[in-house]
Amino acid sequence: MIDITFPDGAVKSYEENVTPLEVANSISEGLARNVLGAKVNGEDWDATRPIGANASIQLLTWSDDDGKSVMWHSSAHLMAEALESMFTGVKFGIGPPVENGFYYDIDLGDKVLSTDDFGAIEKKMIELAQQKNIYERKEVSKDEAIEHYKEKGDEYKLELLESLNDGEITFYTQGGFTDLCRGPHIPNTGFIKAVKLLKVAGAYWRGDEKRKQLTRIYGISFPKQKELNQYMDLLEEAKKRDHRKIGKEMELFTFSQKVGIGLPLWLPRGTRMREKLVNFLTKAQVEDGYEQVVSPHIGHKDLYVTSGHYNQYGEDSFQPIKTPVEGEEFLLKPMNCPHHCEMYKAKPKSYKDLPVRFAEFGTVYRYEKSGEVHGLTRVRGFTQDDAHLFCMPDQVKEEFIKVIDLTLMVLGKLKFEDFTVQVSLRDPENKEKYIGSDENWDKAEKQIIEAVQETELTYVVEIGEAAFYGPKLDFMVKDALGRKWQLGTIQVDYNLPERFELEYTGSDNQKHRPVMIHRAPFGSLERFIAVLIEHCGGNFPLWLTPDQFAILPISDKYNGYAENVSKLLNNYDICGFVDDRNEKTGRKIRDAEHKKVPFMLIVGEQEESGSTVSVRKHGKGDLGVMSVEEFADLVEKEIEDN
RNA sequence: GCCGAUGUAGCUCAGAGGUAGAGCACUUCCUUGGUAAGGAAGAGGUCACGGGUUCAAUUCCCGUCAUCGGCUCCA
Repeated sequence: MIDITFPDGAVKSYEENVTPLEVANSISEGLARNVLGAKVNGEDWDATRPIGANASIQLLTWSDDDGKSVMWHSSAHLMAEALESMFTGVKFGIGPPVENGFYYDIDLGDKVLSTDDFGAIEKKMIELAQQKNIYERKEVSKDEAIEHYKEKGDEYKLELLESLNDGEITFYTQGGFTDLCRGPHIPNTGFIKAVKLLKVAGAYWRGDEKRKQLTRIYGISFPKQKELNQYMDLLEEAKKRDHRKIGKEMELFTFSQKVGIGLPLWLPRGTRMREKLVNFLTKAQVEDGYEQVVSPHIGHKDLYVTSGHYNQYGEDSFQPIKTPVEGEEFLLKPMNCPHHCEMYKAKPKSYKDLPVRFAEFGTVYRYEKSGEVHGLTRVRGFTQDDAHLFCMPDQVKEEFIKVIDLTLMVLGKLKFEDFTVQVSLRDPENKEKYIGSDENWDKAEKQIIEAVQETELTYVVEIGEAAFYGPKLDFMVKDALGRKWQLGTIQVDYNLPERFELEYTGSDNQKHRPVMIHRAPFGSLERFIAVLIEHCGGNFPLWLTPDQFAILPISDKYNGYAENVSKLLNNYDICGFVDDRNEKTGRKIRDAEHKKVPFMLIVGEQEESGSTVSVRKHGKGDLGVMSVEEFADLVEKEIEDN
């Protein structure tokens, strides 16, 4: 007999070699039906794998993220089985579970797979699932494994085997398909009741651009058909929130092939929003001791050679433009920091001047490869809410924390509650990707970690994600479709001050080198607004929305009064428009509702004679009649409550 | 840049080897109205662009460009 300890601390005795599935069965039949896998002493474990000694156990079901992963991992195997039975000579790369489903990278030879094939593959998968084949685990020696894949001619699996040690290699077989796999897997394929293949895409083998591109098939599976239906509805909803769609509908921005890809054109309504965001942040920054500066859109190539940006990115970037007579080379500004460094040098600095905080809404241009541009989130020309803080080494932490606070304030103001904080460090294995000394890097990384720990934010550390000149603290937010985007960023940099030979005179009358903090709470206005649109589905906070009201005259007799009300409201700094179309009120309301205008002001005979407006709120309905002043108060109050 | 899909009116989309379609939006006229679509008429197209096959191509083939989904990259 062995003792099994449950997560709540309870201990029960079982026969030796009991399986998690049997353990579940001893608790309830219902639980046994739902057990997908387990963790035994924290180790991933098949539901059907025997437990040989005393152990702690955690049973995984569909309600656990880990349980879903087991399900999806097994579904990837099922898809592989289906593919192998449908296409001859398929070779397999890797097939892991992901956040929402699974994928498998496969080499189909000359066969080209398209979404048209999905139906047949799904059908085959369900057919195989209904056979309720068990996932059989088998430990194999490295030689056996190599032999197996040599025979099969699958060079991808052979390559994967190279990095595995003898004694830790397992095969899993379900039905007629065997895969090199660590596991764990669901008890049998019958647990997979609903399958949907979602997309097909090229994916480089091992993520290496220089290696062969495999076909990646993404899919998702569920233990119930109903859950799949719900998921598909969710995807539909997400599509409706897509910032590209809403941006078009609400006339915020547009793109033109003639202007060039990845170069957003901000329409009047979008520009109004941008300006409100800019004013909001500028005000907060002035309070925090920042000074606004302006630099031009091009800069001498030498500037970026000095900073290291040219060496790092010049080759893959927009190429230099030359002066016609002298042939001097200039670059479209890809970064604001070198300019700000030169501004710092405009006048000798004393320690009494520090920190110096230069802020600029600087528009920068970067060459993004054609397949990479994406709506407003990935563009070739964008405006950073950039600032550079030049401070003494012992001021770094305090300044850094102040910037974190500012960033959190910005995210809070826009109701971003679901973001992750990432400390991006240098990859010590790949030092050639970075500039500067180990000593400087160690200092900078230590300071970032200390600062973020002091704020008690929970954060993840990502090795190799640092900028080439310094480590970063990044704020990541998800878009409607679950894609993660970096918004705000704060970076500590010892290297550019060195390269630009920045100095200040200390109290000891000696020259010292300042430390730079690069930071952008929005990241870029473009990306920030994109994610914001998706975050609120176009229902912007009242202070930010481009049109706060629509005045809807009952008939054209009241257009004049409507105009007067509009002007009056403008005096209160409330903006909107008059819908003076020759349409009935119902129609005007409907259109204003669709445009997501927060307030509709209906004016007719009664309102004109009483100098009032009839207020209707978007999504809520009639709020009744009130004076223009009362309405203005209402708007102001709602903005304050934000 | 790479893999796959797509490209028809301002928008959303239908269509077929032989005269280009709908709804919405737009313009004009009628209607002057009270909380989610009033009526009529009109205008709007080199069917992304360039080649090829064909008596005939918007439709079939090739190339280019752009968009979409991924990969890679993202100072």
